[in-house]
Amino acid sequence: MRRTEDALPRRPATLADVARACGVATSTVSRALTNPGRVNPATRERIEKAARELGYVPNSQARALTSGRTRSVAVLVSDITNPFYFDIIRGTQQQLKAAGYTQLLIDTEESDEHEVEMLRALRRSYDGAILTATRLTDRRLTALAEEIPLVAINRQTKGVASVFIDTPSGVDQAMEHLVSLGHRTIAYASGPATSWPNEGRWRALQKAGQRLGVDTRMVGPFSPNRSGGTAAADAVLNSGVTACIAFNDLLAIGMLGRFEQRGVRVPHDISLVGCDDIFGADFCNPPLTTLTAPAEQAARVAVSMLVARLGTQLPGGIRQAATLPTHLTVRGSSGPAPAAPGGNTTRRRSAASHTERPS
Amino acid sequence: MRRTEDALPRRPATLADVARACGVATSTVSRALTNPGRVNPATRERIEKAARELGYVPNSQARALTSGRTRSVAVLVSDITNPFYFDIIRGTQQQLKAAGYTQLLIDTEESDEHEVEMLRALRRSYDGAILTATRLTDRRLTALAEEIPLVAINRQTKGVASVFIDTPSGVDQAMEHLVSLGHRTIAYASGPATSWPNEGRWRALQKAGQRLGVDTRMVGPFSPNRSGGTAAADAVLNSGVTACIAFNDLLAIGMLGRFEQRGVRVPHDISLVGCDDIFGADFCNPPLTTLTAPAEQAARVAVSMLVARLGTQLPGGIRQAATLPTHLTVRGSSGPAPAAPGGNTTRRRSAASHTERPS
DNA sequence: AACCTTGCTGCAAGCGTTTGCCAATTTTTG
DNA sequence: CAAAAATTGGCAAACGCTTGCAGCAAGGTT
Repeated sequence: MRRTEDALPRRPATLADVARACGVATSTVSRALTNPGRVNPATRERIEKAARELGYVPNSQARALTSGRTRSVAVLVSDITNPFYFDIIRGTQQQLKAAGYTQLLIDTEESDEHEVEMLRALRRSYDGAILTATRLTDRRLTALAEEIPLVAINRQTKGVASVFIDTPSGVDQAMEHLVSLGHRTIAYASGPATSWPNEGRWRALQKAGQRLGVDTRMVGPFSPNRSGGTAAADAVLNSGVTACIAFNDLLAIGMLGRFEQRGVRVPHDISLVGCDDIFGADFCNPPLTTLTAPAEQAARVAVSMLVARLGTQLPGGIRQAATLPTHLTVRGSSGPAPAAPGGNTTRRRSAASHTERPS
Repeated sequence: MRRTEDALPRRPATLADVARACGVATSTVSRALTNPGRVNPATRERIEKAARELGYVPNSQARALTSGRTRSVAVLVSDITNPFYFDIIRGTQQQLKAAGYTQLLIDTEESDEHEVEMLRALRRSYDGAILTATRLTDRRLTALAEEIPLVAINRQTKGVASVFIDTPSGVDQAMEHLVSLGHRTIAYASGPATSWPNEGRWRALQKAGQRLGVDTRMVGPFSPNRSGGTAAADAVLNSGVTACIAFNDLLAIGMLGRFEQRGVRVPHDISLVGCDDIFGADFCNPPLTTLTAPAEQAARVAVSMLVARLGTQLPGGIRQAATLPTHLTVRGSSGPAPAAPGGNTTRRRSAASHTERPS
């Protein structure tokens, strides 16, 4: 049995070939292969055998032409470069594959124009789309959702199915963590102004600050990558805070690099908390305290929602929304606030126990 | 001009719609839009205008059905999880987009069966494929290359276009580097036995060892990820070498973690060199000395080769091969060999002293 | 025994493009 | 100015599949 090693015939087998081999009509073959119930079990068996022997593979183009369904899903990311999306892509890939779909990966390069443009150009090539970090306005997004079955990740808009990673409530935890460490002025290193989650995080931070009675301020916006982090580090240092929550880990890791460069010790001189818990957050130096986002899971849920919708053929019918919790993962980049009037020496020691770094 | 915001007509415009609007035949419209030379400039202009106004978007399925060309390319990776591929994917994505192609991303999960299976199942959905880290035997790969236009990355096989990242010669540099630091016994932490580059790296390491008159040995194979690194670290420690070159950075980063866990100081007690220079290699602790591989560039080159071939319609005609150099990037994980001619008691001692961990 | 379900299969009409071929028209040439 | 050549545009046949409709046996019902 070395089927897969056999040379394929020059012209791949078609439905008609299989039909001819069995002495039935192409329509029967079609039904036998896709609509099991509609055909006599015996005939079906015969057809399946012939199809197998001929190495028949359905032509998805032709199938899509009539049925309108392509069994593939577009996944849009705003920047392939960002490791956050690695987890997303992994999640969508696996879940889509499990559901028998193919993934069309599209990089929108942080541009809303690109987003709709690509979505339109390939409209016939996918059945539905998953938008991660869409830059569209609510209006355009809603309009799009009426045309195209889609699920947004990290974007809640009326009428659009979504999976929301609840970082804002994680920010709450992070703030409490920092405050309990003695920090009294905390900065938020902002990501792109057009980013929807960015806004939510900043608002959550402000509110938590108010509730806990500590000073908050925003620096930025910065582009959400490591070089943005360099700028952010300088700005944060300049702002005189003792702790900072960064829009995402990539930014935070960039900041870490700059801090080291400038001789600022983390967490001794300043504490830093990231968002997302991307690849690398656990082994950078110091390991990053961060809000762990279940990105892969979010991706899977998004796919499930989309696939469910595609299956039932209800165009805009099912309007779902899922929320996934984040949790604070404390690692080495957050510690007691530098000794200040209040006096927090005791706390500093105890906190230091899980921070121990050989150096 | 708010074209993109307009609601689309219920049924997307087709060639026939455009033809009707201009009072010409669909064939003329088709030619005007795809085969510029074949049609009167005036007519063409008229057609283009109408197409624009109707928001005509060619149906790629229908187009693929007749023309056989899909303008999309399959990119196979063996494990989406591996950051090495992030650079590859980024490279292919960008270059494909520039060439007007769409990327079909496929994870083969390190299995050759999956590889051919997916390639067959989607055969009509892509024009050509880029194989990164194929697990196929030479025979099967060659056979496949006759059926399907493809370019392999990091795999040289007769009759198959390829882009080769010359890590072996980089291994040479790494060996010289280590030897110059005083290391005399050097281990290779092996990746998967079926991995082609793995073999090349090990061979290069052996040869360099011979040339430089130092002891070499292989430990492994390990699965090329961080948990594999844990096992690798233990094995390497056990082998009594003072330096190690790892199959890839992911493995190396895993080793780093284990070393820290066991209180082994890098590079004081042992030197470690990785391969690839993935995201994270520069900010792990200590930063990893590694062989920087131009992965993104390799991906771009591969795409260029493939697209060139697809363009000229010469099925298996152009057999190209490109080689890209790697270079050693020295960072913090490699240093002088521990001072200990025969035994390595110092290392053992220091290791032991650190093994006890607060829990 | 005539009639009606029910289940299975075939026929044929698309789906939206591309493309070979031919007809009509224009341009070039002798 | 006629004939040949070149240009332009249309017709219609694929491409491989899905699906509504109809035909045709069986088996079940009065």
